[in-house]
Amino acid sequence: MRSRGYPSAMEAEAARERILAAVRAIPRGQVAGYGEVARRAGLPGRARLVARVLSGNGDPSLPWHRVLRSDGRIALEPGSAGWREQAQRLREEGVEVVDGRVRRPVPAPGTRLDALLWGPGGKT
DNA sequence: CCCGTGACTCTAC
DNA sequence: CGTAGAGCCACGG
Repeated sequence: MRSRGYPSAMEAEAARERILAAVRAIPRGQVAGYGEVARRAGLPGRARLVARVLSGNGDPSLPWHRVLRSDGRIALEPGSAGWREQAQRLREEGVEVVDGRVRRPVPAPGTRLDALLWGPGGKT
């Protein structure tokens, strides 16, 4: 089976768990991009899968709000309930959010150690 | 099996 | 800093 390199349901489940673990590993007051989470979960290039997992998580204890787009922008539809909730949750953690986007430049795939500055907008 | 859809990302203009 | 296009992966109809 796997004629197309198709992931078994078991593998998909494992991948999902790793993604959730990577999200839970994001420290309070800090944020990470979908691609970043995917890579930390050992699933490079699966940013979209991360989004899919988060969309159907259902775990209130999961810090899904710490996951943003590569631009530092909230992925959800601007103005939507989820969008507002994410922004509010981030602010509660001390993350500066302006117009639905985090006040910290984008790490970008080509950046250097600057990516590590993706921490709380405290001091750098 | 083909096709459309999506909490994505990158490059170009 | 804005939009547009192409690439990408997983999934439901």
